[in-house]
Amino acid sequence: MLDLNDIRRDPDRIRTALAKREIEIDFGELLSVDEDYRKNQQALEQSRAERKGISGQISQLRRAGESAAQEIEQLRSRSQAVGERIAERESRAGELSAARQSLLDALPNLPDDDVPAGGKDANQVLRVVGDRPDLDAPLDHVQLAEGLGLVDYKRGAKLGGNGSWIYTGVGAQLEWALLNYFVQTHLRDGYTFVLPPHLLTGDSGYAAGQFPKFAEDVYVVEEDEQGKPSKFLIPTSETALVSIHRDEILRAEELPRKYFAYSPCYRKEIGGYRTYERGTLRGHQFNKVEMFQFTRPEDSLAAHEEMLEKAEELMRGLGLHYRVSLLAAGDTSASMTKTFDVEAWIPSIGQYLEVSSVSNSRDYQARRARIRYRGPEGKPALVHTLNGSGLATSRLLPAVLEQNQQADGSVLVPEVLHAWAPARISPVATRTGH
RNA sequence: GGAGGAUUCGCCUAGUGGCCUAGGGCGCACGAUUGGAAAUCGUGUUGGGUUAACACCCUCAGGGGUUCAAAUCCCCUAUCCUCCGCCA
Repeated sequence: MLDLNDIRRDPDRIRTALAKREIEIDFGELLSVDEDYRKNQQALEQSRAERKGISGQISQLRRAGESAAQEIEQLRSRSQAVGERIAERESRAGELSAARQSLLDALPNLPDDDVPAGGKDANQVLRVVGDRPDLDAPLDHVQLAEGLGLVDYKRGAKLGGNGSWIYTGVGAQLEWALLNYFVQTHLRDGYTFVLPPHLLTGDSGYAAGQFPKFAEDVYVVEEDEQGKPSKFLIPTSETALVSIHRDEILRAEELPRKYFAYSPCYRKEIGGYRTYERGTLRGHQFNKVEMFQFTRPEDSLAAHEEMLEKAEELMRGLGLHYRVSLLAAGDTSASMTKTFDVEAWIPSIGQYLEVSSVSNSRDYQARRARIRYRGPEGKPALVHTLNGSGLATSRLLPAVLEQNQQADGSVLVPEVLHAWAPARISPVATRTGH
């Protein structure tokens, strides 16, 4: 949520910033609703003060004794009339504040100054790291995973339908090894390990920015009487992590708070599949380790760089060829001011695919979730929140398999995973001989 | 799923319709005292909103109701605790 005061003070500045996302916003309605709300609020508060005064007088007269009975009766009916006016203004206040809130909820975050304007096409590649593996006739990850007996796509679809798969044997080991590697690295860096609930409440969805705008992207398993989501399946650990400190005032000394979480991520992906996104590149459920920080406002830019570097370190540790992009404003998710994508090279499709997205929300999520800290003057001030995948494994496994495949059909497993997986995986048919 | 109980400031608690403008303790901050500290004493200490300001309004888990007036009475919901049932 944006700061309403900023919009009141300088709507043109906000409008210009949002234009970079290629959306045109007119604040006319918002500002006029806001003005009505405040006028009504003043009248309402005045009436409340009046009633309070009358009630106080009644209280005093009652103590004085029976003699004042008639006077009390007069005051009582006066107060009753005021009460009716209060009720009217309260219901008006409710309507106006709901209208104002829903206009405010629809506004995305302001892109940072250094974020390029425009849509996906305006994304900037910042750097390309490592060498493209030199492969003669590369197999794609589906052929590799099936040939090596790592993933069972057919039976996966039988169990969970389209967009589901089963990791089997060494495949499951490898997937878990990636997770272990990430966990180990984040623990080393002093991040706190979190395993969140997979069923989240509507409040958590609102705080992270899922609701009300992106409700159709997630699996809602329970709705309240108004048909609003009350329980939904975690679409990313970020949604859970934001809400850890929802409605809290943190002490300045305990910032930054650094967390990481593992959870499966459940997504409807209603956009549908692109034909090249076969195998485990896109599904309704995938594994991800997510990094998250709550920082003081002045520290969030440095924290953003730190988390990007951590994501890249994981990629380098795996020996993968990847690139880093700065997303254009239109491609940056609504809650974020700036996002870096780390994209792994997938040889079979000749493209780089996102395996990590590292974003700074600044105070946008914190304002929705009312996450504050004791600022310099001891007054509560909003924290900044940042999140970044570290990393999404289900999409990484294809990169690992394809980039490390050998001429004999085997795959060399990166050394950092050897504690939990074999160093080389050979095709099922030939494995019996060794 | 059933039956009871609970939810008041960072923590513990007082409070059964109007001197509650919510009291006390702990903790915390500042000050006094001290060579310095402990102890002691004093002062302050929930958030939020409207307003140029003075000031006012809201906030006792959340929502609704009764009343001139609600932390207090009634209803609904959430969460936690205890017991019963079921269960990995």
